Amino acid sequence: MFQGINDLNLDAKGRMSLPARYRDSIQESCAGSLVITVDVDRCLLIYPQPEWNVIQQKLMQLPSINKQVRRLQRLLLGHATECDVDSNHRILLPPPLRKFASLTKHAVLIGQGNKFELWDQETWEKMRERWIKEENKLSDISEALETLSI
Amino acid sequence: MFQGINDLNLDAKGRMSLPARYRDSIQESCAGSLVITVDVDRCLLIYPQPEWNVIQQKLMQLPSINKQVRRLQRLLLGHATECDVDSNHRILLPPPLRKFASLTKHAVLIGQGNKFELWDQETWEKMRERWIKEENKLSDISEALETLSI
DNA sequence: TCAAAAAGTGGGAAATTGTGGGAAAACATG
DNA sequence: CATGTTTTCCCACAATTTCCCACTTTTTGA
Repeated sequence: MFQGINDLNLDAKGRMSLPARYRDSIQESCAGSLVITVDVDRCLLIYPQPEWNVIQQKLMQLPSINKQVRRLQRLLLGHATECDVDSNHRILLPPPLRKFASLTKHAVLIGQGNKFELWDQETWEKMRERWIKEENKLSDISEALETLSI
Repeated sequence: MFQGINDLNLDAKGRMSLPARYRDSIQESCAGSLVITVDVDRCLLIYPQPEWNVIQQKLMQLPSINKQVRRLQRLLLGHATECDVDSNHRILLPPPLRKFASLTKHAVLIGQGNKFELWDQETWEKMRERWIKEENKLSDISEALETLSI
């Protein structure tokens, strides 16, 4: 179960050092084998391989003649790239994924339960502001949240 | 099981070098014998021969009196071309297929489970932008995706 | 407060991969 | 059948990637 927010830097080769506090749990859950893909909000999703396999199975069982399904398969499956943690606890982010999420140097890694999200820092801060504003404007709550108590 | 995105270049002869990470699995699944055909979204589909045979069977069993079926058969069966991987891990893309997908130099290869999709880079990026926008606008989700959690 | 350990960072060399092009073979044409 | 053109196959070089070492900075604990 991953949670928490981490500011971090990519180096000139596009490598990202994994925060120390997740290392043991990543090692345990996937022996350093991660799968990175994209999200429609323009961040990257980082799954331990076994977690990703579940999602992959679900995606591939869907009928690919359906346009919306096809789109999702192209985005998620189409970008999913296996990345192994190296001997210095780093992962190399593939150039096409880095480009997609506008990742250059300053980044934010967010624990999200079974996965991480990786954002370009500037993008993250803008989006967070926007969500907060919108949340405060909304008068009615979506059905899915009606019974939530936090 | 193919997944992931790869930026690549076609050379002046229309050859495409297969990304190293797929080589073993291609060798294993079809001994370098691939079948390329077209997709209605103006990209090419690349199947390992045995995978293609399954699709071909399915297509041929459909009732060809149906117009939509007939159209699909003409597109898929009609363009299907066998291409072998050469000693340098490249495949030569037949000129008519290259032309169909507007492939010149910069291309994108996308793993899609049992097959690959090959896109002209510019086309791919435009389409991806469009899909993301639509994905963010959609308020209602198709039934097939309702229970999907990623 | 200081020393030791851990974490973060940079970079170089070897190995792998990508690319261009030329020679031989196959094909087409007059 | 001879000649010119296209296609195939293979070699060699260029570029990239991977792997690993070493240094700097930060954290930990006595």
